[in-house]
Amino acid sequence: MTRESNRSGIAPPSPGIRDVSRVAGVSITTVSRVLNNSVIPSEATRRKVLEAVEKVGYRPDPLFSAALRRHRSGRGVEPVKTKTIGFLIMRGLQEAAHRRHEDYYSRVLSAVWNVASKQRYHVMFAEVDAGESRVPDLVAENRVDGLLVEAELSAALRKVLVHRLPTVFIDRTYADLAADAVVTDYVQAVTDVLGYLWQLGHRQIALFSDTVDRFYNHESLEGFHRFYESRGLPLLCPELSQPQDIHPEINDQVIDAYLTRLWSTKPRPTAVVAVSNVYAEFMLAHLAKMRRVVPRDLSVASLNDLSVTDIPVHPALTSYRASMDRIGASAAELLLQRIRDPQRPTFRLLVSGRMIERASCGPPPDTSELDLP
Amino acid sequence: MTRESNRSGIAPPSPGIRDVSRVAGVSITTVSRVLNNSVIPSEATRRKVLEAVEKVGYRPDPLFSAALRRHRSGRGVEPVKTKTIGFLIMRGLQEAAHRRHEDYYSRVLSAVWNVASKQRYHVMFAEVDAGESRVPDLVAENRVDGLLVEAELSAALRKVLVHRLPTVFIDRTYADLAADAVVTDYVQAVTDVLGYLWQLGHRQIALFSDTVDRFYNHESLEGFHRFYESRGLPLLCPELSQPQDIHPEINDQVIDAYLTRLWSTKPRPTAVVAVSNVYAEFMLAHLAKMRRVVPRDLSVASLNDLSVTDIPVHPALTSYRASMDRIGASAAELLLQRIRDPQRPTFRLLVSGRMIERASCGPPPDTSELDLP
DNA sequence: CTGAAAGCGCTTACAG
DNA sequence: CTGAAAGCGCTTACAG
Repeated sequence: MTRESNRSGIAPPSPGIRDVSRVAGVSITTVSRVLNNSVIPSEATRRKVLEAVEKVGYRPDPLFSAALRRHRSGRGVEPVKTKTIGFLIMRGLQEAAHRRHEDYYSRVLSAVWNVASKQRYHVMFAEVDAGESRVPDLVAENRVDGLLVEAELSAALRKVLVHRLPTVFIDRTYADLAADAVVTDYVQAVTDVLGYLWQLGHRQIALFSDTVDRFYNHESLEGFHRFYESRGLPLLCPELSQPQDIHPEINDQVIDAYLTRLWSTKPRPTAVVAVSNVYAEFMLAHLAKMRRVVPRDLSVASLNDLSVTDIPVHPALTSYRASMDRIGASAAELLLQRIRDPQRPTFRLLVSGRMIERASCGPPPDTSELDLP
Repeated sequence: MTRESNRSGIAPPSPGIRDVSRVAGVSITTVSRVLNNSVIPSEATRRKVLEAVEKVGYRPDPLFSAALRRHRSGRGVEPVKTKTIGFLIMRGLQEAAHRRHEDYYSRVLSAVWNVASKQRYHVMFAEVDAGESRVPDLVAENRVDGLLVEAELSAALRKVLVHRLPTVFIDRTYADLAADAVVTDYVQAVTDVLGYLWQLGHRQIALFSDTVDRFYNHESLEGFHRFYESRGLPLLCPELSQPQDIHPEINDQVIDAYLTRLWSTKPRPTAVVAVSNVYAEFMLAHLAKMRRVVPRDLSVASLNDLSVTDIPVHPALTSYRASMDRIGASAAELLLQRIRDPQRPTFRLLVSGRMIERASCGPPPDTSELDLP
């Protein structure tokens, strides 16, 4: 049926646009146009072509099309795509996950695949190092139409990527970059976790956030304040809920000082909520050193269940976990939308999840010690 | 520097083979040849070209090359590739992993990426349904040079894929198919698990395998017999270590009958090793119903830690787990080798792992009951 | 060993 | 609205 009809039986040549044009009785130009909607063809022609496509089982060779359009597309005409999106994951994040036998990153990827494949997109997978500044191969080689980024790239690279390709960031947003993002809903997270602690009897609760200009700090603080306001209560220990000046190198000292301060506050908080698991885990380690028993002496919770430290955690941390399936699916949707319409305004999509009750929270230590309002 | 030199500042056209040829002072034909090794060029030319490539920062457009070569490659000349491999994972397997928060499949993928990216290969990810018989899009569209298959495809599809593309199967081999495979070393697995049980004091150990013509049955049986032979002992309860006629629909009855038989055997086995976690988990469920306590009354172990059932497992199963990193890395190596040399003989690579000691094994119940040789 | 030329499958000015 | 023709970047017979 196609060209020379295969005598060998090996690698049957797939039908080309030429086969379609022959069967449809139109020029290959017309076939191409029907398939790409560049010029609107007559309804009759369109039908003829589509029928022929069906009949010969034609699938355009996306590699050729993509390569061609990339170089020749004039303004106005939307360039054809590789029909592939890239999923960039940070090596550190993922190795940490593996160390802990965590599956979240494969869940995100799986959700991405489900959405992408339904729209006949392919998914390319790549790992990048934290702080990466080189353009990843799949971008340099124009292999993808868009990018899902679950990695902390260098500021320069971020800018290059966003400029060059539709890009959706997962679990991170950047004030200086107009790009889509899918992030955990930290307002929801802090609200749920505080509600849980409240119900256990806690009234004096501190929020441990940091001074980095990241959405999770702002949002959890906002949720924190809202929570207390909605209950008509003043913040009981506002200085302990101020963002802390902390970076990886000084985690130890800052947490140490913080807990010492906490313990000398009167009335002292009976629970601490840390914006990230990393901080919460450092706290558990320090509390163990201080011979404090969690949750008997202090309840500890975290707003982000994604752990990246090597610290052995005991007791298991009660925390909030965004739905990985929804994060992956939403990110993919957002990206495919943007590929279709690069002009649409950027979105930031908040995904909520659920609290995971583990062992690090319990009733407050001693009700008599508390200044109940 | 390239063509019209970009006035717009947007989307700087990347240098082409033409730029390289101009800088090197050779024809584009020669550049192409140096880059693809199709005809061996003179050392001087080669150097000139390579320098020019470096200088202009040329990267061949892999989409074009791949598409071209696919259709024109004559015999003898190795066709250029998309420089992409596909990773096919079975949806069921992966959903089961997610249900259990298992990370093994992301580990395999990660290892695949590490190997592939070092050789500048891309990785495409796709999920397929169990028993899938449609050619996956990434193959139909010629997006990949080779395939890693961690999925149970229909026999027909398997054949098509192996015929069409270099393919490496992960954790499965097929007698009727000359294809590379990376599988768990079941001889090693059974040897390690038996050694562990032996050391706990068990002498009467039964192996639960099935009659399906799969390598894991043959190998674990072989390892099992070797183990007893090497200790100069006869098999003590050979009928219980015969492959069992079992399929998913009758799991319940067969396991039930098996355990009843086991319990009436004299001297009765004090430990059972199941070739798969599925069987072992069914056993735990049945033993619970029979009011038998594991491991007090019977020790249970499994040779494959990858679980796909929904059965709540108690106590946690002691089992053998192949190294996912090594499986992924080896599979990728094997695939890239085969892409380079499609003629090389097929390999079956056995990957060992380690025993994971959990709670389902303990000392044998009552030493006086045992007929120690 | 090297180059000029044809051509891969497809898209897109250009001219009806 | 449609087609003949040029051309995308590259590879590969073909002819030196």
